[in-house]
This record gives sequence, C-alpha cells and structure tokens, in this order.
Amino acid sequence: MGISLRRKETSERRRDTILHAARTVFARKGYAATVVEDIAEEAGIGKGTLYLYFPSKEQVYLAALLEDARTLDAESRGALAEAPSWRDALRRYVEVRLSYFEAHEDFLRIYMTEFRGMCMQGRPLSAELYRLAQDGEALLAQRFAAAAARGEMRAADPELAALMVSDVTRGLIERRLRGWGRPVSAGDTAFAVDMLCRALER
Amino acid sequence: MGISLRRKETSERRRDTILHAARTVFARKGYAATVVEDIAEEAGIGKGTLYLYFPSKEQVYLAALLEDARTLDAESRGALAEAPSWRDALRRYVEVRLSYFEAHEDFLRIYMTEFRGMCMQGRPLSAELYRLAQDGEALLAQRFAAAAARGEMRAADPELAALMVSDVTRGLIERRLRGWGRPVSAGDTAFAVDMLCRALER
DNA sequence: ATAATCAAACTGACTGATCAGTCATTTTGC
DNA sequence: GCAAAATGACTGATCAGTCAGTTTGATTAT
Repeated sequence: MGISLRRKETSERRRDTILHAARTVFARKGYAATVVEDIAEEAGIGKGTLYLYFPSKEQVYLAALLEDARTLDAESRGALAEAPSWRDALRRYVEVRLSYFEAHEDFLRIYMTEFRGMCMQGRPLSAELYRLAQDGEALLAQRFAAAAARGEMRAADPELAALMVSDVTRGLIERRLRGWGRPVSAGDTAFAVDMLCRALER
Repeated sequence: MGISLRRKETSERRRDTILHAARTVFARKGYAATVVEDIAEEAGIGKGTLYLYFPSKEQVYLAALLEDARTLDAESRGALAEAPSWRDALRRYVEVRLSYFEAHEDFLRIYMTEFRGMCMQGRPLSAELYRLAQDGEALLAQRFAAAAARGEMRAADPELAALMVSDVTRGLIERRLRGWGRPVSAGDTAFAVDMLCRALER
C-alpha cells in the first residue's frame, strides 16, 4: 500500500516531466517536425518509456495542451469573479490572458500554431479542449449579459461582444509572438481595452 | 516564335491547373497530410510533371497562397479607394474580406490553418506573402490616420485601430469555418462593424 | 547483514509504412 | 524523325509505434 502510493507519485511526476518536455519541444519545432524521440530525450527517458505513459504522439500533444488550458480557464474565472464592473471584467480578461500567455510562451506557441489549425481541419480531437477554448468567451459573455440587463452597458448581443474582445486579445497575443509586423506594447493593450470599452458603453 | 508563345500559354494554363488542384487538396487535407501525388491526380497529371512546374511541395503551397493573397490585396485596395468616409472604409474592409473568403473557402482554409502556423514557427517562407498579409492592415491604418488628422475620428493610434479591425474580421471568418462554437451570421457582421465604428468615433 | 528472487519499469534497436523528389523511359505533336 | 513534355516506378530518408531483452529495487530467505 505504502509502496503502491509511492509508485503512483513517481509515476505521476514522470508523466509531468514528459508533458513538460513535450511542451518545450513542440513549441520549438512544431507538431509535425517534432519526433517522439526528441521528447523522450528532452525528458531524459527512453522512447519506449514514453509510450508507457501515453498511447500516441497526438495524445501527448493534447495532454500538454489540456493541462495549460485548464489552468488558464481557472485563472480567467478567478479574474472575472473579482471584477466589480463589466469594464473591469473586460480589462482583467484581456490582461490575464496576455500575461498567462507571456508566462507560458510554450503553450501559446503550440496552441496558436497547430491546435487551431487542427481544429479547422475538422479533426475531432478533444471535447474538453474545445469546451475550454469556448468557456472563457462564454464567461465574459455572461458578465456582459448581466451588465446589459442592469442597463450598465449597451444591450446588444453580449455574446458577440465577448467574441470580439476575445479576437482582439488573440490578435495582441499573436502579434507579440510573430517575428514580423508591429510588436505590441503594454500601452497598446491599454488602448485596445479602452477602445473595446467605448464600443460597449451605453 | 508563334510556337514558343503557344507553348508559354499552355504551360501557364497548366501551372494554373496545378495551383487550383493544390488549393483544393491542401484545403481538404491540410499541408502535412497532403501527398504530392494527390495534387497531381487532382490536376490530372503525373507527379513528375508537377515537378517540372514547381521545385517542391512547399513552393506549390506558397504559390497557391500567393496568387490569392494578391487578388485579395487588390480587392481590398479597390474597396478602400472607393470609400468616401472612414466608416465606409472600415465597413468595406470587413465586407470585402469576408466575402472574398466566403467565395474562396479553400484559400481561407489553407491560410488560416497552416500558413499562420508556419509564420509563427518563425520559418522564413515568402517575403511577398508576409508583405501582402500586412498591406491590408496598413492601408486601413492610412485611411484612419488621414481621417483622424482631419478630425473626423478619434485621433489615437490609427495603426492599432486597424489591427483591431483586422483581428475582429479574422475572428468572424474563423468562426464561420470552425466546426464548433457560434456560427456567425450577416447580422453579426453588421453588429461588429457598428461596434468598431463606435469605438473609433470622435 | 547479505543474497536470492521476481515483477514492474525501462530501454532502444527494429519494423513497416509513408512520401518527397528523381530519372530512365515513353508519349506527343511539330 | 526528333526534341520537348510527360510519366510513374524507384530510392533514400524519415518516423510512429513495438517488443525482446535489461535494469531496478522491493521483498523474502538464509
């Protein structure tokens, strides 16, 4: 019993090690160019061992994404819960996402590049990932709807408003990543938030 | 001479056939999953023949994108040139891009999925494609700057404003493509344009 | 304390499949 | 009759996933 527990611990730690390595390598080389052995090497284990923890390359990839997606979702929820007004909610939403992606550039890089592409290829990948990807927007939409109902902001289509906020945020993030085009500064973020607030003002 | 001219004509037509086929197949299966033979088959030629017209799979891919990117750029320019006010420019910009992508879903699918991913992988692909991808936004930014200088709209950062318009447009397009999430209607587009105008009003 | 045992964990050489690009040969149409 | 165009079988490289063999370390026997 004590034994099996210790076993479980080290086994989970190893799983994490693999996921961490996978994020690093996938982020650096992209999904297609990453070879499973690269991940194993980065994790300091043999290729065969990796397959004891995950059934396929794709599952490693999705698991790496999922973990981060869950954390980001939790942080988004926290930020929105604390926001007193819809303006605060909007600002926090943008800020929390920008800072999360800044602190987890690996995740960002993977998410932005391949996952979205895979999504659009229509391949059914992970129901939970799809859900998490939408939950952030849905949460913001709820806040907007409540505020609109209270007459605090423009009443038209809170859902689409949330989607717009989300799109602008994604734009800010992507532009920070991309090697070309205008890099986005902190001031730009404030400006974008301000513009979005204006658009939604009563 | 007459001969070489006719040769040139058919040769260019064949090139176009290949590009057309490539768009279809890349759009359906994605870059990685597409096999060069698929493209050749779709074009009704042998694989070897394809390599007489293009040096590599990647170059076929980029050429297919480039052609559409040029057309889209031209249409965007036309639309913006005719717009009397900055509001019209904004609306037309969104509309022309949405309708272009709607009429060329293949292009859209390729562009949205793989090209942007490749960009973010930092691989140097095609200077002209990079330029074209930015030109649309730059043009809109110019219009905004001129309008702002004339005091017709809010004077703050026309460039970032154009980026935001571009991001929202992209969001509308992507949501129309993706199999999940809220599908975007024509009314949504009008709403988004309206919101963006409000954000930029004096 | 030390050795023997054994199952679970680990490993990396191997396999089968895939595919970009080539080139010796065939076809076309002038 | 011939040069340009077209072809598709072939090659070499790559890689996901497997599995026969090795290591580890906990447990039991001496």
